[in-house]
Amino acid sequence: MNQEQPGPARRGHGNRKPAATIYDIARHLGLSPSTVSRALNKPGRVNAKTEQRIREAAAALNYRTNPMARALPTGRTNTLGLILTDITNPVYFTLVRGAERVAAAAGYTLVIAESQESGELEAESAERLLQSVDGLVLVASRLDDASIGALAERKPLVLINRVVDGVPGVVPDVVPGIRDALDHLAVLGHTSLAYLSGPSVSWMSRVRWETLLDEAPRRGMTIVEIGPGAPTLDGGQEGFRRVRASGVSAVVAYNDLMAIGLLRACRCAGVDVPSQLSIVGFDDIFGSDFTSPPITTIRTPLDLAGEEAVHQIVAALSEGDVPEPRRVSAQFVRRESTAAPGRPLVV
Amino acid sequence: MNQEQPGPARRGHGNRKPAATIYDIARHLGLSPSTVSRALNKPGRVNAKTEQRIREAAAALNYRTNPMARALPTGRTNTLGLILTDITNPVYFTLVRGAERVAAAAGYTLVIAESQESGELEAESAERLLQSVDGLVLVASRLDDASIGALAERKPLVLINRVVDGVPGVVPDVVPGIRDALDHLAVLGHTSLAYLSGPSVSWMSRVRWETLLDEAPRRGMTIVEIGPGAPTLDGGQEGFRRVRASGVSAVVAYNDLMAIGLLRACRCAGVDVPSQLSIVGFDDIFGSDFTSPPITTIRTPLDLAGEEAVHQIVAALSEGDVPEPRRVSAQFVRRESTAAPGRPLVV
DNA sequence: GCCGTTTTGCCAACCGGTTGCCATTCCGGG
DNA sequence: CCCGGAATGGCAACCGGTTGGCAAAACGGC
Repeated sequence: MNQEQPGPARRGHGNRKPAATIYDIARHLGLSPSTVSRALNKPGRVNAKTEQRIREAAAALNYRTNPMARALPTGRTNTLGLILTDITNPVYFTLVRGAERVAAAAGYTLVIAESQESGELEAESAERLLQSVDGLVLVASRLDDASIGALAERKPLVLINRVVDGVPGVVPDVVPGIRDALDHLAVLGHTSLAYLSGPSVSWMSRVRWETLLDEAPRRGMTIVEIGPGAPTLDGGQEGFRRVRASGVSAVVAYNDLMAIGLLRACRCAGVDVPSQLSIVGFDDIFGSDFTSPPITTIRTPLDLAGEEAVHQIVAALSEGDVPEPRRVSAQFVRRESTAAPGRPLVV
Repeated sequence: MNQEQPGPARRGHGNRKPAATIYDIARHLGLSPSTVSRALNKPGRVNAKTEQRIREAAAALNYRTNPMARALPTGRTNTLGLILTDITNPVYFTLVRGAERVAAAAGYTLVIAESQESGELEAESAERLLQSVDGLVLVASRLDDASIGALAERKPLVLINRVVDGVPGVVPDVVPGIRDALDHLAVLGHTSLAYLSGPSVSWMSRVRWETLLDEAPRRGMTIVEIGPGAPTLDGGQEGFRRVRASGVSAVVAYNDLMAIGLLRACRCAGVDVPSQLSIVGFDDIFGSDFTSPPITTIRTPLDLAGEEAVHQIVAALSEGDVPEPRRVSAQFVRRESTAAPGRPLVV
């Protein structure tokens, strides 16, 4: 008679049919919902024969467990959050990919959010995500140490490219890469360098600068910091005038994006790279090997960092043991944007 | 006495303090949870004075509404899903960014999943996401029409770069861009073209090919299809031998990635671009303007497509009216990988 | 046939919100 | 002073799972 299926009020919009629940299966089979739940999740808890019937009914009804309904009593969402400063920054491609793979393998869904380089937006995203997530990965966080500590107290949290006392983090060791890069520049005959620095709130930019500041003088080279600037093509381009004015023969940029931006500005201004200015980038992003000339860079293996961070969270979530963080370190990649200094830049 | 807070079992791992609930606020104020709920969500439903007290208590306890608990009775998660073939493909950067911005503006969280060019994985992701999401955006879906139709019946769904009858979709109109590109090549004097095609399951690749097949002869040019190939640098590189063997003077690649791959292969083989071979790409991805030479390409405004798709879903979710899809069309971008044909490619 | 143990399934409470409906209070008007 | 209606807050059911505890059933040994 009720060919129109008057039934209970439809959920959602339009007239879509509601998803099957364990109650549907139970009713169908004359069992209790709790039995269905156990059959599906506690292997061996119910009779094998019954379990088989339940599984078949579930398949027939195309049943999927409702993640929210499960999360409510268990407190586990099987979801991990990843917050980064800028989705469109190529540095993070491989990081996201690595994190995604490991998360998926461990049965977690990864939710990606973007803070657009703003600490405020980041705090907001973190706050929102924290509710619906089992753990959080913060990449190059712009938050202050205290805020990060507070977040870490609420849910398992791992940092990437940032170190905060008492909070687990994975950060590639830049020292080997920087040493090799400086050796390379020294051998070529460079004696005056500049560091084109990134955002002032970037912990990573400071680390790179401090390392350069430490290592350059040991090789008899002078070094100055130029910046801070936005970690983008534009940021690099904007640094050009100051680089030129500084009279240095080689520049290490905070990242490849800035290096490429600087490279462009040089080309526009008729400054030849590498004969008039050597440029070294950071990260080895997609695209840095098909600029002209290809960018010499210091590769930070962020795919590994992404994998490792998620590994740590998953481990913290399952047992609580310390899984001995794998060490990842940066690696110098020689390409063609560096050469022996020729004519001085300022004529 | 209970200075150790024996209380109910802690949720989650470690000894993190549980989040405040509306019950905490209610108890604190001697009110009912339902009053708290209404005070926070139904403006005007409770006495302004009471509402004020509740808001203050909520702030003091740092209360955040639990999204899962809310989603359960309402069926609304305030989450949108976005499934694409390959996160690391630069084409999608701006698309993701655009979608994210619109989603955030409308109060939705965007969950991004990757299908790795596999229809099976895509189906699985879609199935999993569908439970916890209010709507879904499928980018360049590898699923067959029937599966897509089935998904669309369960939740609001919008396609990007794919057309399926009865399912809303946004796909940039490539015709204007292709016409301009062909005009450009014709004026330069090219008479024989090749299309380096993408994956055979890519609807978009077929559309581009059909359009070329239609338009090239009208301009007195011959055209052949070479492929299919992977839509990656490698895919482009692998097409090189066949392009060379075909003897054409200009190639239109399925996308910029393949164009760049082909460009590299040319350089390796000592074939000069553009004097010996003209190359046109698609999409205008990050990086296509700093290759050497910069790639002439047909830009598909995927940021707009991403925005538009999310707009449509949000509209479907809020009212159900048809928001008159905004038309987005591809645009020819002339750079330096195209020139008049010089010496024939095969000597 | 009896008893103890194990297996198997169900009851009911709970997670943290939302919401229909009802009871009470408050208000002004007649 | 009485009445009707609006304003306000509470009760209880519900969303769809999970889980501790228990009772019934099955089983096995003597």
